[in-house]
Amino acid sequence: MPPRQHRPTLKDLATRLGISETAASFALNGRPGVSEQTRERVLALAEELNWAPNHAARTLSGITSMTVGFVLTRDVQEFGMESFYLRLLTGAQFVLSSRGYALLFQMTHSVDEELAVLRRWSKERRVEGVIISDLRRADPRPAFLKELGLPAVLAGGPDPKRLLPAVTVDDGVAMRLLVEHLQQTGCRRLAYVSGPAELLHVHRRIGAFRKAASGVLADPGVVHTDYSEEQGLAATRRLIEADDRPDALVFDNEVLAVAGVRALRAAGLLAEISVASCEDSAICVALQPSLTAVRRDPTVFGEAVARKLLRLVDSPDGPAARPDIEAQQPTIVVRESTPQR
Amino acid sequence: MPPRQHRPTLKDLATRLGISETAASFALNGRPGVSEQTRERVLALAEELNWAPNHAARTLSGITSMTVGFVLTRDVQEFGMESFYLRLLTGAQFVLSSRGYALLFQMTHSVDEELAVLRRWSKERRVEGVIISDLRRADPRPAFLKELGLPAVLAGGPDPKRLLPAVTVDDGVAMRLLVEHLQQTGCRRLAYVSGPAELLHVHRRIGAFRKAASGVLADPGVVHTDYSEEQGLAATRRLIEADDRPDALVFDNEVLAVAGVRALRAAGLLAEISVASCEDSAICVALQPSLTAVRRDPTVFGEAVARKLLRLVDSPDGPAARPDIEAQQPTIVVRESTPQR
DNA sequence: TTCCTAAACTAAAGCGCATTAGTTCACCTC
DNA sequence: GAGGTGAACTAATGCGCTTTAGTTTAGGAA
Repeated sequence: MPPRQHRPTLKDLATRLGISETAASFALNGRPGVSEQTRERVLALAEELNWAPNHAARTLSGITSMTVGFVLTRDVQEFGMESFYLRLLTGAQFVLSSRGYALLFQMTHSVDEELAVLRRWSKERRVEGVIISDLRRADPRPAFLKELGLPAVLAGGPDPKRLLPAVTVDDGVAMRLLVEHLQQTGCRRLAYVSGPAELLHVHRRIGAFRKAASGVLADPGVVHTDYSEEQGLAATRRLIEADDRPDALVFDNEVLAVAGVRALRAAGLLAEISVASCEDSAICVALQPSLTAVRRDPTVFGEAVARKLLRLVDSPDGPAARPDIEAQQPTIVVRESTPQR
Repeated sequence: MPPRQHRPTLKDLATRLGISETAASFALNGRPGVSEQTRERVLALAEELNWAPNHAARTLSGITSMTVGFVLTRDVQEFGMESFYLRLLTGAQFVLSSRGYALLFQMTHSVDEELAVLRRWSKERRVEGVIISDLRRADPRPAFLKELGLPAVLAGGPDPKRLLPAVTVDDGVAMRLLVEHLQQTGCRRLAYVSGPAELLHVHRRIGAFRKAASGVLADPGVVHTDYSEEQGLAATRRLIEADDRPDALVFDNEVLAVAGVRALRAAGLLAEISVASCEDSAICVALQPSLTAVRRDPTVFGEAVARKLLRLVDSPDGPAARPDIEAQQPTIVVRESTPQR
């Protein structure tokens, strides 16, 4: 491996052209104060020498670091099953890079670790803002970020205390669509297999689900899981072994839904119980039977999050700080798993 | 949002303690030249003021930026279907952060864009090294990176010209296992539904597959796709409509395999033709029938890649530069899709 | 006492850029 | 021809840290 090249500096450019660094800097940054002729000479030489401003130097001089961060606290094990985060990341990523921003990405094992990462990034002045997700009960992150004064957007809000701006999903609509569809296909006793109770969006979805069902159907049973396959299986078994067995199961994401389908098949009840997933993905299509699912494009969601964060970074007290954005109206994709009964 | 706090600087620490910046710096960096007593006072105050070194300043003074990059060129559309990359990223991520390294992540639409990103990162001195993947025919990246003198590791090599160190997968073993298993279950005419021909690993796998089959079975037919579901469907249809219809189909990844299963089911041939995937994932388990697959944990793979890159960054000419590493021996997981015939 | 040495500490320069506060100089006005 | 003006350019400083090359001081040896 050859030694890392000596990269030309602004001084090199200036010296070779016989001008001051200032002039070169002005030329390169499109500021007035240099003649057109000089500007062109500088730009030409910069091109020739393959010059680019040293990122650290630029940042140190008070220019923005053009970097935002994304920390994700997940259990390593389950990770990679859900496609949600990769797609979120993809969407955010493309918006950011189209605006010249880089993305610093880190996963952690716990919220405490995540706090440490956020603190470090802020202290080191490494990022202009951050994306966070998966708000929990009594989550310390919003207050912490507010205290740090670090611009942040919550992917999948809202923040109950309104400390952080968020890009939200309208769970009300999603759940109404789902419940309506199940009702119309003849289901009467719903049950919901959900995620960990400490996640706020889990809470919200359950609330929305109950509300959508209320008045029309019996109050649905709700079971919590840690989003793992095992607990998905176990939860499903418990539900279908109960006395008043439900005739439709709604799963909080596709991983749980897949586990649920397995449990139903094993119990020979797949034909009798409808199944739906609150997250759509390739697996929902591939499965036999294919799964009815709520669809909201996580990529589009990620794009909205990134855009909001950039607006916030540009003007921390601007309008972006205030209202939460709703990324998109969720729709429902009806497939084989919820036949007319 | 409160204004971003004024972060204390080294100077602040030094002034408040009545010592020089140098002394403070020595104390904080564990260097000799300060008394134990002074060191402790500095550390205590740093803690109290919540001080951390400004990252840009540190980098500018020649310290490593403690950052590596990962650029990924993928078609946005297909992305998110395969879980491979997210898992790779996860593995790499955890190794990096455990060593204090941050990961700069960017996706691009084309190799040219990717080259531009790599060049920029190198010129700006933003990263100490990079991870690249998906080597293509006549891929310009290895030579380019070598010329830049930027440490790089190829995830999924080897690099045919040996310009870059790589973490490789033993496709020979994988394909031998697969072919052997198919043969033992009674299959005689294999076919392979593969990815784009310009990807080197696609090429290598096909070669390994052919070699594994040679002498034992008829030369397998090979069809290329762009990894999309549509082409997976089309390719499968073409294969099963041919005169000498294969009795086993091997798919290069799970997305193709899923499409293939759909095509087979539609043609009513699912019971007669065995199916296997060269990539394992949750979907292979969930599918009906569940899919026999080659397994190699992408997370472990990512860990190996990160470790190799860090060794390379630490000593660019050290032993890490030379031999390619084999991440792990692939195994085969036999499931329902390849029954005894 | 003098001289030497190591420990503890400091002054100052440098990293590569941006920016403020000038300085020159040609050109224009009255 | 004095005074004014704006364009083109430069010197010098700062960003926050690391590091080199000292300087000071206490303590020990001779």
